[in-house]
Amino acid sequence: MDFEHANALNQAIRLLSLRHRARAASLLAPLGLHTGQEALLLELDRTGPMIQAQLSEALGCEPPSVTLMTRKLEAGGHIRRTPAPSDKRASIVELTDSGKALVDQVKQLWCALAEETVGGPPAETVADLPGILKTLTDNVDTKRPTTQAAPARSSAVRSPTKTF
Amino acid sequence: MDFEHANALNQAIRLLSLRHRARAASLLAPLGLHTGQEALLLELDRTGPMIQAQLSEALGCEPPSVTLMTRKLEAGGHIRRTPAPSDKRASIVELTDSGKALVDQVKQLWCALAEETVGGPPAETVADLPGILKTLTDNVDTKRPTTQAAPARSSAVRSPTKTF
DNA sequence: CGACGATAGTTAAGCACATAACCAATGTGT
DNA sequence: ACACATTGGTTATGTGCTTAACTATCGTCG
Repeated sequence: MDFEHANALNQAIRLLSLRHRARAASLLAPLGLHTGQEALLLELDRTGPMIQAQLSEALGCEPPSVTLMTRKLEAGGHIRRTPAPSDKRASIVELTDSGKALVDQVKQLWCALAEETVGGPPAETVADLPGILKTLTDNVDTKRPTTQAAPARSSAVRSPTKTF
Repeated sequence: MDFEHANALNQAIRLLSLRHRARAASLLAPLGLHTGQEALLLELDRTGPMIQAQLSEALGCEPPSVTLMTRKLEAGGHIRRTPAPSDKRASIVELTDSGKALVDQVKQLWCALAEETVGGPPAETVADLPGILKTLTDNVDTKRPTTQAAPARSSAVRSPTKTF
């Protein structure tokens, strides 16, 4: 691949990162949330109470990051951290009522952001986008030992209808 | 759009951001560069000497960011900042010889990263990827007053051949 | 048992970003 | 000419994220 195309791609990814993050930040700000915290809340809502190590794995970021995020979300009253009875090292984290209420708002914002993101002309390949992006991510992910790189493309993304 | 799809998309973008950035960081580290600095050097190589405000615009980040980046790159000896003769506020920044040499290495890494990113199964839509990502970026970009949102998709991305 | 590697979590330091506030120079209008 | 908004740049502060170094607990194995 020549440098022109390579740069176009890398730059496109970089810019999308910046803009999508910035837009998310501006949407989340009214709720008193910062970017990244919403992922934690949503994951917690999706899977239920879990340990920080599991959160770290699910969110794809390192343990120190979840330490800081959980601390701030706890200070905000949106989550609660209680020591795990079976393992004195671990602390299980769960949504508070305030957090659950917040999640509902976040979900709406999240839908709005996604619609806004894929809005416009290309309604065709839009259904494949998560799969495509996931493939790129796996390609670039060094930690994951390349498990199921190929089948990932058509795994859980194929929705019955392309209309969404 | 239901929340499932929305979350799949947003999460995919978020993860791609993290991983692509992380991979870039690990590739750039041996050269003594941090993520984001390579974009500045490449832009400088592409367009020639320019003012920080122009850099800020080209890189899509805010002036304070370029202030810090330029300062560090200058400390590293890769760029040079000289006061602009026509405008006493502005300082024009340009590549040093060391910087030019570095750019060549960065270009190679950049190609490797792009190939690695799009490597694997989906060789079909790969040519459209920059355009697709740009469309998403524009959709989400708040600063740009929605100029040419629709035509952007098929503007400068259509390469004569899809093979790359 | 007791030693020892793996695991859960935290702290510290560093980077790229962002916004807000500020300074200095430019340019424009009356 | 002079006031004044605009623009280029910096500083201060704060966020998410990272890696490295550290503590405390858990399991396992000799």
